[in-house]
Amino acid sequence: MTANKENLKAELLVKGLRPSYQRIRVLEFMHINPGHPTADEIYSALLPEIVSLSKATIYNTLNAFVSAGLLRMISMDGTEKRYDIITRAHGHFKCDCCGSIINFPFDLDNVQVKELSRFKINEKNIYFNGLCPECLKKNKEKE
Amino acid sequence: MTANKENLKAELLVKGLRPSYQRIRVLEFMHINPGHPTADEIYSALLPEIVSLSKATIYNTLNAFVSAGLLRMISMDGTEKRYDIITRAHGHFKCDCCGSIINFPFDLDNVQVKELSRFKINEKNIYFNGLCPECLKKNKEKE
DNA sequence: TTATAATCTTATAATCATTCTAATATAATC
DNA sequence: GATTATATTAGAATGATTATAAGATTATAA
Repeated sequence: MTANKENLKAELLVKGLRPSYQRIRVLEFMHINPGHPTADEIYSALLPEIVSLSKATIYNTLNAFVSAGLLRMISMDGTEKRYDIITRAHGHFKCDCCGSIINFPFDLDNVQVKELSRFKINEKNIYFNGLCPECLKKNKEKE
Repeated sequence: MTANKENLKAELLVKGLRPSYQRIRVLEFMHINPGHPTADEIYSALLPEIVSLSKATIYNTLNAFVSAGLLRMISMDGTEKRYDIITRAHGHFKCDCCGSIINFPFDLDNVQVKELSRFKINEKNIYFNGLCPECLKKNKEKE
């Protein structure tokens, strides 16, 4: 476990971020948690263990992590920001019914758009939405 | 012009929307305006000509249009919703510097993801961000 | 038409995610 | 260890969007 904390600390230092306890715990949470949590969800999950935790810290931390390239912010429906550890290339699917967000493999790195040749592309996102298999099934059962 | 208004009216009726004066004007604005306006920008543009206009009407109208499939909502940075007339397949690029949103041709209709074969896909979006040629130029001049 | 029901618009209040502010605490540097 | 820079915290402020309820408009049908 100590080794893991040391890895997290190193991960922060490499990006020029001070390895505060709060930042280490947020980064750890993002590594462990497979979902795409909101700031509030991260706050609620960590508050029982870090009683002094402030929501402003979560927002500050997430913004710092996105700027540093540790996380990606995704905003699919415009009502809330969600965060995602940057790993291998993937897109995001959001179910219109249950709201769950699911990764799918998609290699945007090799997507080139000739009309944007004079642009500097920093990030690429691909978002789908519709109905997940579970909700599709439920809807059919109702009919 | 009358013919155009009739077309707009027909466009609404086809989608099962009552062709109120406000809705016709919003739809007209979206057809004429090549950008990706926010609700507030549409409101400000129409207010001088429709003095009784309420911002709630703009929100109601935009939500109704999105539900009906007349518009697409795009949310790239999670701070605001922007709207786009649904036409031919294209992606969106947002400049991190000046904030402008630019369409680029990209045919998502033919993109199939085998991992999502059991999902029902309603909509597909592709978002890039980075620096547009103008901002790239300005940044280089500063150095 | 005219009555009736359904829907839309409007103004205002309410909500909720996020950011700002200023004081305090922690970490890095000398 | 003292100093400086940066983080955390609590609470207030912001700002986009939604909810509410009353009044206006549109559709339906006698």
